[in-house]
Order: sequence, then structure tokens, then C-alpha cells
Amino acid sequence: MEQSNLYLSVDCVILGFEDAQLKALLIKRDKEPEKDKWSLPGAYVHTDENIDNAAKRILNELTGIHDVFLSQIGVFGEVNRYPEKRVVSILYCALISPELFELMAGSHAKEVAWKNLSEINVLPFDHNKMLNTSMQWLKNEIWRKPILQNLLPEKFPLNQMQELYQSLLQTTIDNRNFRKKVISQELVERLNEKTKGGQQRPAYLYKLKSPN
Amino acid sequence: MEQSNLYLSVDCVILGFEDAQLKALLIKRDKEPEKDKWSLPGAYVHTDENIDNAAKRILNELTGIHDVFLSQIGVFGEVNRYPEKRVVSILYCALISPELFELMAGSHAKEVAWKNLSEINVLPFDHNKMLNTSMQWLKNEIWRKPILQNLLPEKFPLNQMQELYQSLLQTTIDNRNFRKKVISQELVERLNEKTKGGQQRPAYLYKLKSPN
DNA sequence: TTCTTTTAACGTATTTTGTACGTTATATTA
DNA sequence: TAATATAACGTACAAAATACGTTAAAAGAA
Repeated sequence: MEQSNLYLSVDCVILGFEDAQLKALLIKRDKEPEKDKWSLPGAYVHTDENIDNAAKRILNELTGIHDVFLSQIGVFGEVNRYPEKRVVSILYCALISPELFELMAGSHAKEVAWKNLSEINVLPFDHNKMLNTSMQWLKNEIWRKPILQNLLPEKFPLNQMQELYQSLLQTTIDNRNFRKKVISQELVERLNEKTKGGQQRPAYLYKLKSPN
Repeated sequence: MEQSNLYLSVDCVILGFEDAQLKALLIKRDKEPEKDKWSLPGAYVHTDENIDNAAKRILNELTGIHDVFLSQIGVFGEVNRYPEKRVVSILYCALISPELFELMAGSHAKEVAWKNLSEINVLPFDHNKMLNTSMQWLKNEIWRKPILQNLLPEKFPLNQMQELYQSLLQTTIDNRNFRKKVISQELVERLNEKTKGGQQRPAYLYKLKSPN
């Protein structure tokens, strides 16, 4: 046999947007190596398990998050990326709205928490590289519909959506051009409802248009 | 241990363009399963081997091709994609000009040959899916420079390049617009040479501009 | 030598897409 | 009802993509 002793894992970069801040979901590891360090949620793929399903399972077991749209975005297979064993990892990414999900640490996660991207420093293994790859991927894919699914609440005003895009892309966007774009590309649909309780003119609410 | 007995392989879709035809490089398998069938070149990744390097090594061992720019384009990990064992495969793709490379079957390849895409029917395992994924990837990536590196001869007339694009994209392209595009995007550079021996007006030769 | 055939080379007008930019409208609170 | 805060919107300009027909240079035939 040409090959053996190789392990396959999945790691997840789950990005969340809340209070105009971009956050990533991390777990505090409850096992070696790097025990007690914060890292991306990840675990081994079972031998009889489809990789996409493994990603969903692992994310759910570690963090309690379920039913999110996970995109496979890369393979991380450097020989020494993980100590002791050769572990090749498939990276998945999702963008979600933290307020829509309840966190529950499980399996080898001692804790789960959202961390502001700006506060995240050194992560174990090649997890920083994974985070960077995810951010890059996101900038390329952000105008496609399915990615937004779990990111915004069901109904939202356009300026909230615009702030989200600005955070993700790290730029400012002209509000008129932003409106034109999301409407012409049929990303959103205006509802007959407005925001309430603000201290100023209310805004129309929108919802994501389902992809055709 | 949560997982074991999982294998990692690499498969390669090598596309070539010759005589205005798009071709794929296949090997005749010299081992089970699917012995004597034509399939994509592929083999196991070694435990102590970087995946990109594995792709280069495997391609070279099976087909004799070396020094090509291989792009990683996907992970194929369905549980039953391969009989008997769980093998997850990483797919690599390259586009090359057949005339620039000499083929030499080796390792578990009994033969190597270019096959017109139109002649390729059922391939073993999920190799048809891999081929489709490659074609799709290619349509998205075709305007980026490095992909063309080994596809055209060193010097070529623009109409040859246009035919190539038309084959790959399966459309017709207006020749004036095509010229405008490749020049404005600085993909090519005109040489002070013309084609010879044709039975009509000679064409200027171009070369690929090296990426900055 | 000139005429015919074949393919190369090229420019302009139009449409579509993206960008820049300032004013008016509608709610709340004082 | 006046002041404040934010939502909503349209137009002019630039850049990119598309559609389209004519002239130019060689080879081969008459």
C-alpha cells in the first residue's frame, strides 16, 4: 500500500455580524494538542461519512449551530500543519447572524464564543491562514445570494445590509449605488413594513429574495 | 481514534488543445479496480508529502508530463466514489499544448493518450464528474493569465488563440472584440514576426505577456 | 501581370455597468 | 410647530462590453 496513516479533518470558519462588528466563532479546546487554546471548530471526518455532512455534524457537535449553509472553500494539507500526525483538513465557511443561533459547547469544545476579528491574534496550527483564506473567499463571493442566507435577520432595513457589506469588504459604499445594486441584482425585495421605535424617519424593511 | 482507514488521492484533468480540438489526457489503468479501462491519471498521496507536490509527482510518474501549472480545483469525497476503500480525492487541473510535451506511460499506467473530449464517454469512478467540474472551473478562470502558460505554443497568431477560447467556452467570439480584450488586458504581446507558408495573408505572431 | 481567392487587420457607434455626488421627505422629541 | 436625525432617491459621467462591415496582404490561377 502506497499510503496509510493519513487523517482527514474538517475545520469551520463561521463568521458572524453583530453590532456592526465582524466576529468569528471559536472554541476552547478540551483536548491535546493545544488544550485550552481558542481555535477554529474542527474534527475528524468519519470513514463512512460524506465530507459535507461531516462538516455539518462537527459544527453542530462542537458549537450547537445547525442548518447553516456551509461552503467548502479549500484544502489545507501541508505536511506539518498538525503535530504528530498527518492531518489534511478541508475548510468550510459560513456567514451567520449570531443572534439567530444559540451556542452550546460540546464534544472536545470546553467553551464556544464569538470573538471580534480585531481581537483574534495567534490561533493554533494553520488556523490563522484558514481565517485569512476565508476572508479572501468572502470578498469574492459576497455578492452571490446563498451566502447571505443566515446573516441577516428575516426582515431588515437596507442600511443594515449596507453596513454589513461595508464591514465585510472593509470599504465605504455610496448608499444610492448600494441600493441600485442590490435591487437591480434582485438580491432583496421590499416589504410593506417599516422599522418602528427609532428616533427618526422609519426605514422600509426588506427581505432576501429567494434564488430562482 | 475517531477515524482511520481513509485514503487520500489526487486526480488530474489535463486538457490540451490541438487541431482546433479540445482533448483530455487519459491513462489506461494497469491495476485493479477498473483494470484496462481509460481513466484520469491519479494516485495516492504519500503520508509525508505535500498535496501540490503529490499532484506533480503523480502526473509525472503516470504520463511523463512535468513542469506544468496545476491548479487545485476541488475535493471529491463521496463515501462510495471508489470501491472497497474510502478514498477522498483532490482534483487538479491544467491546460497544456499537447505538442509541447512528450508522453511516457509509467507506474500503473499501461498507456497514456490524448482523447478528444467528444469521444470520451463513461469513465470509471466519479471521473466524469471531475471532468465536468474542470470544464466549469475553466470557463470561470480562463481569462486569468497563468492558466494559459502551457496551452499555446510560444509564438502564435491571434486567431489560433481565439479558436482556443471558442473551443473552451463553446461560443463564438467577435474577432475585433477578442483582439481588443486580449490586448487591453495585456494578455499578449505582438512580435515582429509573421506566419509563413500559409496560402493567404500572413498573420502577426504573438506571445503571452508574462504576469507582472 | 493582373485577377481571384483567402484570411488578417482594424474603428466606430451603442448598450450596459459602475461611479460620483446633493437634495428632499418623514418620522421623533423638545 | 420647530429642530433634529436619518431614509429615500435621480442624474450626469466614465468605463467596459457588445455589435457590426470594410480594407489589406499574401498565394495561386489565368
